[in-house]
This record gives sequence, C-alpha cells and structure tokens, in this order.
Amino acid sequence: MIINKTQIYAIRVLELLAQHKETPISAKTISQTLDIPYKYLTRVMTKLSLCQLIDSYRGKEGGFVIAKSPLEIQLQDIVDIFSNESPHQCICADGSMCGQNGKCILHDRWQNSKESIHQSFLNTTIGELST
Amino acid sequence: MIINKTQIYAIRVLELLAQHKETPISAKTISQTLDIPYKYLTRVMTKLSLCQLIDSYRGKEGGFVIAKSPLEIQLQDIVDIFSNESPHQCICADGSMCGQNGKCILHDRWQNSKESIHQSFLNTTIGELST
DNA sequence: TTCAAATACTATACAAAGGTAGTAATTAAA
DNA sequence: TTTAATTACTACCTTTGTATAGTATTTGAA
Ligand code: FES
Ligand code: FES
Repeated sequence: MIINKTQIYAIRVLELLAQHKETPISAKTISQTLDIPYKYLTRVMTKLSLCQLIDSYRGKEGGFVIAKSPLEIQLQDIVDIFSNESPHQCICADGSMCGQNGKCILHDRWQNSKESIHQSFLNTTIGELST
Repeated sequence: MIINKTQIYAIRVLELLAQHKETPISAKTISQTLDIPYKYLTRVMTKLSLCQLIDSYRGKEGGFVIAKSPLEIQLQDIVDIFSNESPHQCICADGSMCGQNGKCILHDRWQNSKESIHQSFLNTTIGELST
C-alpha cells in the first residue's frame, strides 16, 4: 500500500486550508466541500490539530486554520501522522516482508518507480499541490 | 493499494510451482516452504485451481501442478483473481476516485511511475521472476 | 480393502480501516 | 445571560482482508 483513504483525506483538507489562511473553516464546511464523512473528518481534524499542522478554534465562528506555511508542509509529514507502519516504500501490502526479514520477490523490481514516488512524497509540499 | 498480501502469496506460490513442473506439490509443503498459513493457503490454492492456473490432484501423493507455461502467466493474471476492484493503477487506496467520478489530487502526479509499475504487472510473467 | 494423505468445502474468528452516534466542553454572537 | 454553533471525546458499528477450525471427499499405496 502506498497511502490509504484517511491520508488522502488529510492531504485534501490541508490543501483546502492552505487556500483560506485567513479565517477558520468549520468541519461542516470542509465535509461538504470535500465530500468527506463529517464524523470521520472531525477525528482526522483533531489529530491534525494535536500534531500542530492546524490550529483549532472552538465555539461559534470556530473552525480550523492551517498552522504553517503550505510550502513547509511535506506530503510525507501528513502521511506519517496517519501511518503506523515504518515507512517502507513497498508495492506489496506487507511491509514486514521488507528489511531484515527479507523482502518479497517484487521488491527489487520497480525499485526506481517506488523510489521516485517516495521521493516525491518527501519533496512535494502542500503549497505546490494547487499549482 | 497496489497489491495485497493474498496476491503476493499467490504470486509466490506460482513461482514455486514453476520450478517443479513435474510432480505435484502438496499444500503442506508449500505452506512450510513459503511460510504461508496452511489453512489460508488451501483456499488460495482452490481458487487458483478453479481459475485453471494450476491443476489439483486429490488423495495420497496429490498436490498442485502449474497448468500453463510460466512464461504465459502474467502477474496481472494472478492479481486479477484476488482483486475485486477494477484495475485502477492508483497511488491512493480509493480507486473509486478514479475515472469519471474524478480523481484525487495526487493522481496526475507520478503518473509515469504508476504507469511503469502497472505495465510491469502486465509484461512480467511468472517465468521471468526467478531470473 | 483399508487407511492415511491429500484437496474441497463451509463456517467462524480476528484485526484493521473506515464510518457513525451521542454527548461534553467551549465560545462568540445575539 | 442565553443560545446556537462549534470542536473534543468516547464508544460502537460495518466492511474488508486475513486467518483458523472442522468436516467431507477423493485417491494412491500398503
Ligand atoms: S515490495 Fe517490498 S516486500 Fe514486497
Ligand atoms: S491516485 Fe488515482 S485517484 Fe488517487
């Protein structure tokens, strides 16, 4: 697996917040704009807030604001927050096959392609996505 | 997700059978050799048999034999058997975001890398894996 | 013929990801 | 001050992928 649904949600949210740095956007608005289940979204938002990628404001007129410059947030930063695996850049589902335990027979093939994608996650920032 | 654990299991099994075309290999032996849970493996084998990638022989001295030339079995053939999604070549988990419903913001980036991996699944055969 | 070794089948259990529901806590506006 | 809008928290539900258990069926060898 490269990235899962939750991670895509988070990336899309950050991209949206990057376009509205001024005023807080509520989870309700985000949910409707990006078509992400509301209740699921709020949990994602809370986690992003705890990790200080976004600031949260409770109460009326509250919402979320991006906490850093979009050009300083790498996609990998976001992916890591919603990942329990050690980063493994694998084409197959089971990262445990990587490393010292051995690797699957596909691992060495397409090494370049995988490496290319992985490097992009490190190099690409939220700020660059819209362009 | 590119491929899941079951699909890797199946590819490894086919690769093993390709190296012993003569005599049937039992699920027990395959399980031990490849370190795949026995009971799970047998279900994978039954499915491969139904799809006629392998022949099965019951009873004593029974087991499984590859049914085609290894050079005629594409990795994609195997992957398709254990896949319910339409092939989507996506970096993200949700293939449904592809196609007419739209695609995620990462889809167009790394198109080349994804295409490269996908083409390899089509072009690479079981027979080539060992080399 | 008997029996042990093997596949085939069916049902169930487990784990992780994704999603839902309800409530408490907060806060700015009216 | 009251209230409605909002985040925070906790628990649970659903789906999918993975794994296990038990039994029936087949079959070659002793
Ligand atoms: S691709 Fe790395 S272990 Fe399978
Ligand atoms: S990579 Fe294709 S929709 Fe996400």
